[in-house]
Amino acid sequence: MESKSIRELYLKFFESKGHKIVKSSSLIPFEDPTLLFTNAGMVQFKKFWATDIPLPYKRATTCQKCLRAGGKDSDLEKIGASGKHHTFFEMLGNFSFGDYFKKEAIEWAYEFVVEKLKISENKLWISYFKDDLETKQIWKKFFPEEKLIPLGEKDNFWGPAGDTGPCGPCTEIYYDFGKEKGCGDSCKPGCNCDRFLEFWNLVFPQYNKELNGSLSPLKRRGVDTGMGLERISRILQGVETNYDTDLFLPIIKAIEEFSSFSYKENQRNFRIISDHIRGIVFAISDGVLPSNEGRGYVLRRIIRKACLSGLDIELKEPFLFKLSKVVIKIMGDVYPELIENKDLVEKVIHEEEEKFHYLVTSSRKIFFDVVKKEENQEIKGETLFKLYDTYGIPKDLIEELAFQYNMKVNWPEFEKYMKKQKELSRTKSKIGIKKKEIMTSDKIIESQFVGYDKISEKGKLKGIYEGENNYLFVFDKTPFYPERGGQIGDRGVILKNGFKFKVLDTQIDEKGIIYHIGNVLEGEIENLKIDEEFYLNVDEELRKQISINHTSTHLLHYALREIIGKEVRQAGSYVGDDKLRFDFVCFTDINEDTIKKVENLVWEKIFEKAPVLVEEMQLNEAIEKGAIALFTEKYGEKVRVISTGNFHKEVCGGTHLKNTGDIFLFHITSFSTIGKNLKRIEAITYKNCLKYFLNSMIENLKNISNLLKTPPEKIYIRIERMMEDLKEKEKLIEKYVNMEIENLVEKILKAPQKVIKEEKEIKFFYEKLNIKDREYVSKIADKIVEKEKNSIVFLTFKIDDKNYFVFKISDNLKNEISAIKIVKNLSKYLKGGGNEKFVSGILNEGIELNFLIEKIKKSIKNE
RNA sequence: GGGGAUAUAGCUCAAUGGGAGAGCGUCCGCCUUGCACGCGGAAGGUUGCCGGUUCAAGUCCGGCUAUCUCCA
Repeated sequence: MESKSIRELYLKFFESKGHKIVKSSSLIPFEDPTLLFTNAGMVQFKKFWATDIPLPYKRATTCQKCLRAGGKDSDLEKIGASGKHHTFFEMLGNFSFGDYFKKEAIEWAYEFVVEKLKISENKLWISYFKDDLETKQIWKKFFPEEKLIPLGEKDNFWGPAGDTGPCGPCTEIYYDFGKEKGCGDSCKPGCNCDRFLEFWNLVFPQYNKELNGSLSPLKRRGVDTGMGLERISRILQGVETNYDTDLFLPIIKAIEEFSSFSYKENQRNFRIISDHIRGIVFAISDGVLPSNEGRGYVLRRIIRKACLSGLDIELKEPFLFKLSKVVIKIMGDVYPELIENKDLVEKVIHEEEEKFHYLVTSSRKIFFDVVKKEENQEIKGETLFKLYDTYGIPKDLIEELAFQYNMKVNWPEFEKYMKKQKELSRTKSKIGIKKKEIMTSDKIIESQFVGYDKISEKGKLKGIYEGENNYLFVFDKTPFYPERGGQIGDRGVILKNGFKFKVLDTQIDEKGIIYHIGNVLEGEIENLKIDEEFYLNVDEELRKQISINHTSTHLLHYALREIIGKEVRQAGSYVGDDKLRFDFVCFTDINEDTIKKVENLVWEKIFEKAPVLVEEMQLNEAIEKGAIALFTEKYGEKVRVISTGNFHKEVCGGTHLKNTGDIFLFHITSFSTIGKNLKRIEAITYKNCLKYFLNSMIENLKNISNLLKTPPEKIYIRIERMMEDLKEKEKLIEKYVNMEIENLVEKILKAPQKVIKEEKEIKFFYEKLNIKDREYVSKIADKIVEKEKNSIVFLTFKIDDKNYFVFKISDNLKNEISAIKIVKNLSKYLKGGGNEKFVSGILNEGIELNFLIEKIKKSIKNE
């Protein structure tokens, strides 16, 4: 059976059992800071179990794209050796939110596997959580007891997907490949050998794991199952490993075309590459770009690992970007985002591959620099760690380079450093909003945001938490916009008679709970009660300026796409009350002229006074109507579409103006490149723009104009001339200074003091100079010893109240007399440093100069 | 989110706390019928930004920004 048919059969089966078919959500979890990537089918449904929000459906079924490559649950290291793990995979799942439970879930699973997929029940084994006898009882209807294996927490207690969220006992369905694949007679499900393959995990979320690690009962217990499409395809297609299924074979065949090796000869590398390229293509299509932090960094690592495997099978040129086409061919019809982004995907991979090859070539130099200090032909663990951790040289490469230089490597010691690093990272990193509960309502409900049309509303208190030097308030509904989609959180006040709370920031968590963060101005928290009503007032001016900036951001996005091209892709943004920032991916060069054009187009659209329309619709409907939808995740739910005039449509949850004319003023203040193919524009609008021009620009200009006694339009040319003039004068000054130096040198040369050292006559020059520049004094000393062999110069000069000196001996004396030694010996009187020929420093306070000179002369004689 | 590293001329990089350099590139001149090479010379620097220690900071310390990298 083709994998495509399995996907369809599964979704249709559960649709017939009353489930709604929901589209896979993006690999980037929506508003969930606890997760780097979507790593299980249940991620998009997390809050359906954890809160009491109204449900759009009680049963759902999905085929979810998942990535397990960073953070908890990373499978990145397992790839290759086993034929059953992947970084990227598709998870078929059926879900119940407070609806059916264990009985139906198990019965339907049995029905689907045995009746629909026609897998013989002789081949099936079951595991269950050892304390969950209810589950065991249900399975006994279908299987004899000896086929039901109790397992512990590690295997049969699932979750949560991040650090917090739903979790509970689970039961797994295994396929038995026969005794001959096993490791012995006692081999059972749960064993690591190749006999039993777990392909379907039925989880029964019953608990919610809190930030502090405790388990609380779930509001809505339910069902969360996951069947790996790759594994079930392998079983149904009767092949050795997941990699021999129709999901991977075309990729492996393509690699064989590029490489001189065959899959049979080199399974591990072929598996790694074919696995990783899927993850890479999907991640980029979902908007992840290689970078040096967070998700982007995980993506970069996957690409690097694939490249490294490529090197092992002698693929020394970029090749991954070509493989992306194969992946898109296999999966494009199911995931249209792959086809939409195919050019971007290819470009990004290609550039990243080239970067990797550069790293490999530069590694040799770094390796040699670092390793040359090693002793006994062995590289210490500490050095290995440095090579790996700081310079990012892959372990395989270190190994190979060490071999070439005939050096041993101490990997066990390296692992110690690695372990230390991991512990440090884990213990020090904190995720999510840090808070301590003070009072909460029994029911946790997603806070309802009602602030699109109004900025004041009454809300019932649902919780108070204590944060770091602030408090967090939660209400059933609020006009305060929480930070998301780049738009900052609202500020304002919360009132009740005798109580006043200043809101400094508003945040939302993955459950949809909105936190009003700030300080109490009047009243006591102890006197407040859950479900009391409060007046919630957003700062009007703030909201207006933010809305202006948000609508301006859309205009900017539009203008960039018009002027530069449709390949411009938003990468991130900041929408505050002070300014707006727009980061975007762009492969063409942009100059000042382009920016000017973009700004002009934005102006035009402001003057056009185009209406801004907000509509709610299904995402697919929005996309059909041509809306840009980049950071939206919930395919099943309604989205807000912001239409600006008739020229731009964008899916966006932020707050906006009613008309572009209200922006009034817009100005791009900076344009910069922040990474490869990544540009950033910052702009100001309305009030800030006015302030910027009137206060800073015009005011400055006026001041400069007055100062230069030049009209503003001629300032530029005036300054240009002044700079030329200045340069000329600097040269002139230098000339005169040199002349003056010559004069001083001549004068000083006329008054040598003689010092006899070992029958040799040395000329000693001393002068107190009225110069306030060490450079010039040094130059004078230079000239003197240049002109007079066998000479020593001691010059003093005064800056502020301190006496400085320069001490210099002529070149031919440097073997007999050391300037630095003499000064060090006289450290009672002066302090400084330098070398054999030249010393500079400061005289100690209250030193009689004539006395010092005699001391120096004496030192020269005796040295 | 946490750790390590780097930031010096247009580019690639030097400079034990002691007077900012090299190679390549650019410009000018010489050589040559012309080009390349060669020779001679010149221009080019806020040593990422801010603060501190010091007689003295590219160098040491702290903060910020950016880039690289490892770990979550």
